[in-house]
Amino acid sequence: MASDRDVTARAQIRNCALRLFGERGPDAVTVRDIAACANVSPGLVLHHFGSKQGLRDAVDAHVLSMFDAMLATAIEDPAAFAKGGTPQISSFAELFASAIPAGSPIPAYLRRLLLSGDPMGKKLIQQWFELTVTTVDALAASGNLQPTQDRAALAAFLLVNDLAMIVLHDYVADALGTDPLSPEGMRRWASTAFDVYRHGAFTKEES
Amino acid sequence: MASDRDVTARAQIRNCALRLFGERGPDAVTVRDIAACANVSPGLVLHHFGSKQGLRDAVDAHVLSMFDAMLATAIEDPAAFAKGGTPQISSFAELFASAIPAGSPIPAYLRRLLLSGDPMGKKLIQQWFELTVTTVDALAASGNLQPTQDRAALAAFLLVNDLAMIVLHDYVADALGTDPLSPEGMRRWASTAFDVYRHGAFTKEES
DNA sequence: TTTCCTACTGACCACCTGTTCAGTACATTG
DNA sequence: CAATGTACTGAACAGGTGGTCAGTAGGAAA
Repeated sequence: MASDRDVTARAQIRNCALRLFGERGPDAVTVRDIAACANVSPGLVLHHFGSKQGLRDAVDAHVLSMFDAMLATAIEDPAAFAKGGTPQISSFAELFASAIPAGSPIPAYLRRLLLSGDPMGKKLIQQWFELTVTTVDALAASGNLQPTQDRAALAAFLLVNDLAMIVLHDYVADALGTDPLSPEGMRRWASTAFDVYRHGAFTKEES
Repeated sequence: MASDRDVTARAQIRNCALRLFGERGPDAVTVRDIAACANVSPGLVLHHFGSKQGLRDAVDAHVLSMFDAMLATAIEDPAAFAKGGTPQISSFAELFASAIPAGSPIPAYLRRLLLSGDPMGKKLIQQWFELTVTTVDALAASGNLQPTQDRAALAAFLLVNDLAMIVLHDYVADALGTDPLSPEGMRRWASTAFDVYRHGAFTKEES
């Protein structure tokens, strides 16, 4: 209904809003900014979306549907998700990186969404958390998990670590000199993470 | 010069601004909001800080000095930082939790700072990253580190994981039902993290 | 053609914003 | 005492904001 190839003015307004909201935050973007970006009059923005809030809601819904589509792949085959060996997708971050094309405004928008404390962000994370718990339980059932008393905390730990890489993406890129969402950067990051998740990072020391 | 016990109108304005900026973001807070919170007239805010931007700068400087003081403890004894055994401080997050009192506006402010892409946040993270690299190197020198080719990536991974808990604090609290910055919550979180960092999370599976 | 509907424009309005400024209260200094 | 300076107020102002609205253009239906 509203694909990326949608070139109607309405879709262009929504895409511009998505990008600008992600870059500067919704409060710092005016209706006139969005209209200028989409080469339409400010009035048309309100005509199509009723209000600025209506536009925000529409952008939210659009992003949400993208994430739903992204997760649908993982959910339909939960066993392959986060499994060992040489998996295509071994973490949430990798799933994210594989689903979002380079230069996409989605990561920046997600960053703002989580920052703003928007209820939609809460729902999103809750959904992802449940998926992670399911995955951890599956790993435990197949004997591929280290003995752990607190699976919920482990799931939260794993999920939050992946989300952090996305949310703090720019800082990671600065520190490492590699974009961790690019194929090479993701290989480096996933390799490090997987090393830690399999063997740990520290050795035992005499107590 | 500007301690927490400072009850001058100037300090109250700064403290109110710190809290409100952290809660809603600087753009969503008006000078009148801050003045009302501090029980002063809007004019006084500008009288003391010149402009809203001047107030933002003052708040930034105040927060920065707090972090400097926090890190001074860790830097003066880097060996104790992130060391094994039964340490008081075994992670950046724990250092953070121990230095920031409950109900402090600092975590929320840090969250905004990091996610807003402010240059000050970049400088802060760079500083913390260097400290983490130093710590990782120290661990490697003392033989307490698993063999790793990519120490920079490991340092970034560890730092980002700790920051994630702070930045995504509210979501973690929701998922776990425990505030991960409270003493009990931190114990739970640190226990999970330390388990993973010592033994890993997943077991090897046949290739 | 006439009618209608939808996309679209641009001028306009009420409101809120950061900021200015003349003026007050009051303690300190000469 | 007068004078000086500082903390402080509240009314005002200019600019920008989201939102409204009368009106235009143009295609489809009658």
